Amino acid sequence: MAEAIALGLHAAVVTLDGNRPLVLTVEGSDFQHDGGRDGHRPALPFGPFQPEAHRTLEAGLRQWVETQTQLRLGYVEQLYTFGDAGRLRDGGTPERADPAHFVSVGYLALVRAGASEGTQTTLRWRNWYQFFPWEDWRTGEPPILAAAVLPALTAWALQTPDATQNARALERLPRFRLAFGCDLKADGSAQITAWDEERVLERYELMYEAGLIQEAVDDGRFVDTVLPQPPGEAMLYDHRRILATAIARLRGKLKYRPVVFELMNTEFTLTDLQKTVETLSGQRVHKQNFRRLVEKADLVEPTGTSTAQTGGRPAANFRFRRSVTLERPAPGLKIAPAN
Amino acid sequence: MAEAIALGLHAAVVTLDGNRPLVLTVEGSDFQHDGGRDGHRPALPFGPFQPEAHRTLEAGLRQWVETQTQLRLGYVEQLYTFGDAGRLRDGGTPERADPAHFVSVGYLALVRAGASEGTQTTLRWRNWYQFFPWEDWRTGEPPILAAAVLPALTAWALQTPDATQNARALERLPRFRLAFGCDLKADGSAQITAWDEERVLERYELMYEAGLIQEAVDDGRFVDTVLPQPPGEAMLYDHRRILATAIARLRGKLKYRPVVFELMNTEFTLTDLQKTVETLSGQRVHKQNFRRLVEKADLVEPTGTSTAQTGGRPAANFRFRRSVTLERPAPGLKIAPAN
DNA sequence: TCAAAAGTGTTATCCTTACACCCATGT
DNA sequence: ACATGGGTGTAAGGATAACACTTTTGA
Repeated sequence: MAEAIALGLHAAVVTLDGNRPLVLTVEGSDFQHDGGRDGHRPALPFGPFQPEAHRTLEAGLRQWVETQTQLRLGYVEQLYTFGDAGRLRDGGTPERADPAHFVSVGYLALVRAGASEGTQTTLRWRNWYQFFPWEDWRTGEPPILAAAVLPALTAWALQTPDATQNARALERLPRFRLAFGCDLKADGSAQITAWDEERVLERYELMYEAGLIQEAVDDGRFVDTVLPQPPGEAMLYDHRRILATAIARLRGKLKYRPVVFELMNTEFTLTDLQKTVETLSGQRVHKQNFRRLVEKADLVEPTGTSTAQTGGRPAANFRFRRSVTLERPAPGLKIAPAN
Repeated sequence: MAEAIALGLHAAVVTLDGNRPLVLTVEGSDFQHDGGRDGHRPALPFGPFQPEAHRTLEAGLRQWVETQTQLRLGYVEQLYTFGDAGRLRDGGTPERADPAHFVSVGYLALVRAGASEGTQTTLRWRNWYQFFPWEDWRTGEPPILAAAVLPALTAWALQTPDATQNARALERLPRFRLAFGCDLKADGSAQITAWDEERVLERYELMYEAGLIQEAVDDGRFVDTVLPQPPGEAMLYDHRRILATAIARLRGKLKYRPVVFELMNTEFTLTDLQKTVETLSGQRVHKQNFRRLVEKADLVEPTGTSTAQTGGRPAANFRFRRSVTLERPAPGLKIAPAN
């Protein structure tokens, strides 16, 4: 009834180490058989779906990742199914099997900190902001935006696309303004006034279309283009897009589901919790109001103990109140941006 | 590298006719070759993904649906990828090809009212509440809940699952309470106090697990069970689950993206708009506040004309301000429940 | 005693909700 | 005149955001 297709299951496995959001990557693995220009790029762990062996897609994903990484996955969530793996579409290398036969299902998986001790040499925990340096606003606007990203995108958005292109091309400017929350000043420069930390995927796709992303060049969409300083490290195939989807989903979900606790230890201080939220969302949050929100939402309860590590007064320890999941619909953490 | 899999593309094509939310179904189509017990059940239009012919998954879906139905799809959104099509897992009929090789990607598609003139006899627009009678609260709590659904689910939730079942079974009661927003009274009866119209999928899956859903019986999970009055009409395979996902997604999205307008004519009154939101969300909304929200959000602008159809004062016509999509992040319609 | 981080209290502001009321038309 | 649905004003309550302030430790 239908044509044969290979279905790949890909996971963005996320954990935390202090202030660093980590994603598990596989490097130099044997499926990178093209060796050449983009050999040994970091990739997400993945494996094919095997209907004979796997009862469900999620079961297949868990099995692959757990055997490949020796990790026990906790929270797992399906993200999106991609049928148009970028590089394989337009200028794919002919020596590979017909590329369009590959469809990939992306997943987000969360594992608790401490699991981050990699044993195998091909596995590596990477700070995800190395792939998306423009997404970390914890110390203010990342300089790469004003220095490289915004000027290039402004030029691209103001270009008149030729008639052969599709309708989307006509909406370049508004899409750019929305994804990056910026206004164009009189002198033609862009200024960010309303950054929305959730639009990770829109930003990545815009930069991809504009040819700022190394993967887009590899995909043959910008022949003879050489990027002097492509923003962010490239990943294999479309894995960076899957990671962008994962970050976007996680940042969104923080606000209405208690997912952060999947990443916390059983005991933590409110500052730990706040730091975790800040690390994931890439934004500072307002301390006092954050505490109030958490406590009012009854998401946590004090354990009675306290920790005296950092310079000042010891902080009370808390634990997640598992039961809230059962009490109220959709508890989460609203994020109140600081100043 | 991987096993061959057939990927089906399924669409819940949604439109509106007055107060009826409609979904496009195919009945008596030739792929229902098993004839027997569930022959000629309504199905969602679908077709296999053909990597040779389709550039992307979404392009494949559009092509299938548009050739099958002569409809021009507007808004299209991917919902979820299912690898464990229920009936095919546990007690699937052996005469069919190995079932687990089928994976289906579900989509939500919106088409404007008026397109609803079906030409082919196998196509039929169906009120989606016939498949989910418990989801329509516009005239108060649907009687089927208290009469059939809640008692059965309460009994199921209070059952002690035997040790062979998995961990999820232990959470029956809290899952039930959360999905249906109900409390258990002293006499053991359930009372709904906090219905969340978005939890369409959770409710369906719970009812499926509890054996209230015809499809679950067909799937061989409840052998020798005969449902006297299964709530809601059954669909083919797992299509009702895909439809549940579509309704849930649409209800959620209403609140933060201007998707309703994909279903409206170019000119409409605010009451039209409100009726549409009510029809989709299955809830009455507060008139005055709805108007205020819509106007304050600058989602619409008056056309200057007015309509004098209904009994009272003529209503001003509005049109959607396309440009909001470009101005502000995530405009949508917050729904304020009435009384 | 001072720095540093934890933790509390209070107020201004905005948004939501609810209620009351007026307006324009057909019968 | 009055029924019907369209449309506006406004006040009460709650949530949020911003600010000032106190507490407890280590150096």
